[in-house]
Amino acid sequence: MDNKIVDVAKRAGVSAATVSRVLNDSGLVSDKTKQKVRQAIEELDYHPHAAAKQLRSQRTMTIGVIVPDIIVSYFSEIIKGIENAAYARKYKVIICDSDNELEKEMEYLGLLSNRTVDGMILVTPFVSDEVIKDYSQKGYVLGVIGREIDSDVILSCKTNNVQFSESAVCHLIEQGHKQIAYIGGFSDSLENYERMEGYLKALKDNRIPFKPSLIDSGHFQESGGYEAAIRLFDRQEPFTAVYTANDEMALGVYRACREKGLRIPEDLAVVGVDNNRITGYIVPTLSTVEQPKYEMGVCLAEKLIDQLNDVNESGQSGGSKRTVINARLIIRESSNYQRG
Amino acid sequence: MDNKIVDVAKRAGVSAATVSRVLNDSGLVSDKTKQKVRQAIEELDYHPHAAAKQLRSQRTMTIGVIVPDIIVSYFSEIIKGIENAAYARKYKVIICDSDNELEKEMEYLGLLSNRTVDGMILVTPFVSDEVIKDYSQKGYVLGVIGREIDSDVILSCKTNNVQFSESAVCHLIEQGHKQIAYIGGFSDSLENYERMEGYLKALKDNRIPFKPSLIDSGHFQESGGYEAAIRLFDRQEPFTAVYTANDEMALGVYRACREKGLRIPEDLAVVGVDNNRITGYIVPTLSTVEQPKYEMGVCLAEKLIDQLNDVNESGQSGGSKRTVINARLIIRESSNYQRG
DNA sequence: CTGAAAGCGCTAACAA
DNA sequence: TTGTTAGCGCTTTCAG
Repeated sequence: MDNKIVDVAKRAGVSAATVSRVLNDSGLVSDKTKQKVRQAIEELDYHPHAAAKQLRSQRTMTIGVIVPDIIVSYFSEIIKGIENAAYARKYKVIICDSDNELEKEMEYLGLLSNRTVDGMILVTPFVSDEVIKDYSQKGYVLGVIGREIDSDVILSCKTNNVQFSESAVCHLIEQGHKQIAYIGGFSDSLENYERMEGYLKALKDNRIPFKPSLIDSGHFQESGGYEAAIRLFDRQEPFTAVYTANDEMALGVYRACREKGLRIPEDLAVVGVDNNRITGYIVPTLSTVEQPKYEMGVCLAEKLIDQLNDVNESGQSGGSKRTVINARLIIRESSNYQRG
Repeated sequence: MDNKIVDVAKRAGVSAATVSRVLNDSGLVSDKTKQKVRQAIEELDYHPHAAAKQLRSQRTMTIGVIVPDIIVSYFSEIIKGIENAAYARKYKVIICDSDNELEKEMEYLGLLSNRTVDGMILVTPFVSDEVIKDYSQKGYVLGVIGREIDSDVILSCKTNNVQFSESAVCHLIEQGHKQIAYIGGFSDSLENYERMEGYLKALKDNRIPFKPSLIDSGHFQESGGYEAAIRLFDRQEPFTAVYTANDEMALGVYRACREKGLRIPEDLAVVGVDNNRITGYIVPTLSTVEQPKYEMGVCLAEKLIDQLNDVNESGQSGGSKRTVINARLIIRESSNYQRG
């Protein structure tokens, strides 16, 4: 198993260069020698040494993906999309679970600097836009999912947060709700910002006064959603519905309701975002916004790999850098209760 | 950013070898030169080229993990454990989602042959014991989770399937059930075999006759569990409880019950295995067996990396190759209904 | 169509 | 304590 290319060459009675040509389908090789080489490879059970190839060719055929928590299905579905798209193009994927820590994200970004990966996909991490732009300016190929960077080279894929949030909240209003709370994620994230904007728009369109005391945030996590709900309950301001910026936080709201003895949707209607796998199984099923997670992963991985290849060939890559996909509202039991 | 070790060497006024020594804390270097070198590295923003290092040292500091489907939380939690343990030891993890296809698993195994990874962890894949043993005999370092291989070098980590299955079924019997169905996974998998063994033991202990028509299988997937449940319902043999070899299939049973208008647990009690995240959220909450998924991932990753290092040093590695962790039954609503 | 030779960037003997 | 030298295994000009 420890054969090198020269061993194959000897056995086939050719030079290493020729074996390499056969291996990579590069250059002209006669069918006859091709045959001989292939047979030798077979007989010796030869496998090209990845590191040597990488060192010589200066590419690793590997991309990295940084996510805050691989267990959350929003992220694992994105990863699956990336992985499948990469596999189809012979690329490997290194997963980087940052455990919601900025420090780990920064460290994983280092995989670009030491050329462990050819490119990196960031999924809503803590790393700032500036850091991402810095890496991009150093020549590294980057893509982000769920955010957008002010740059001509950084790839991005996101959904129409403002619009779907507006329609989610409008849906609640149509159900008769007038006091609607909003539980957001990280206050400086684009997703949070845009989802809140949609929430505000819906209120405005329907001439419903905005009440700051109905706004809270829960850093996109279950526990955060739970805590935010408890805080909201403790305030004087009554509300009959809540729009949470993702499903994880909605799960936290469910837990808070269970504790407080509130029924969903009779006492409180809930709408989340992501259509995480759990939301179709819980009772009541959660109204949510279907984010095409798998597709976003595929989309960005394909663009990233295209860019990796374009850069090596023509120096310019075609296709738009930014993709916005439309997400659609899924109405389920948690918000389906007409009130007077 | 494209500095090499010699650039650092020049700037620091030393040789490349010295820089290498500083970088790897190997060999003796005076504090003074260390300082100079560190400064030069800093100033040049130098990062060692991973591929060159790998080629020279013949190790990649990377391990691979093959799973059938990263979206299923059983697997993503294992991966998280692996990833965290690897991160702590400066190892990277390449994820290999086989999409439940043997062919993909085989292809991913090739990452060992071409030295893309130093070792590989297989989580209940389709690859046969023989193939795994073959790779092991070629000198590759391997570990498996959820199965056990007849080998002195292959690492493994699993839970006490027979015992916990026995207690799960005994629990159902204590609840008054006498006709208990079993929905297994792949019939040739160790997990399936042992869980069925536990099921049989529980029946035997309680002098409950075994009925083959109450046995079915659903390849560990939701859809399979659903189909198995439908087949069981269609048979003449009545049953009031079902033990499914994992939670995914239990979810399928839930779906089948919903369709058939059967109530859980009143009409049918259900117990699953894995304690997947969903099981605590669905209604009724699912009784299941807590598998220490994260811990299994950590355990195997640590042993694998230890072995990787031992092999390079002493040629022999300590510690036992096989780990069996005790899993415990979690009784929830789906089986909590005393019958007369 | 094929071979020889150079070198990707690093580390590890061996000298000094 | 430090430098010199020789590769790790592959690809890719450049000749032939």
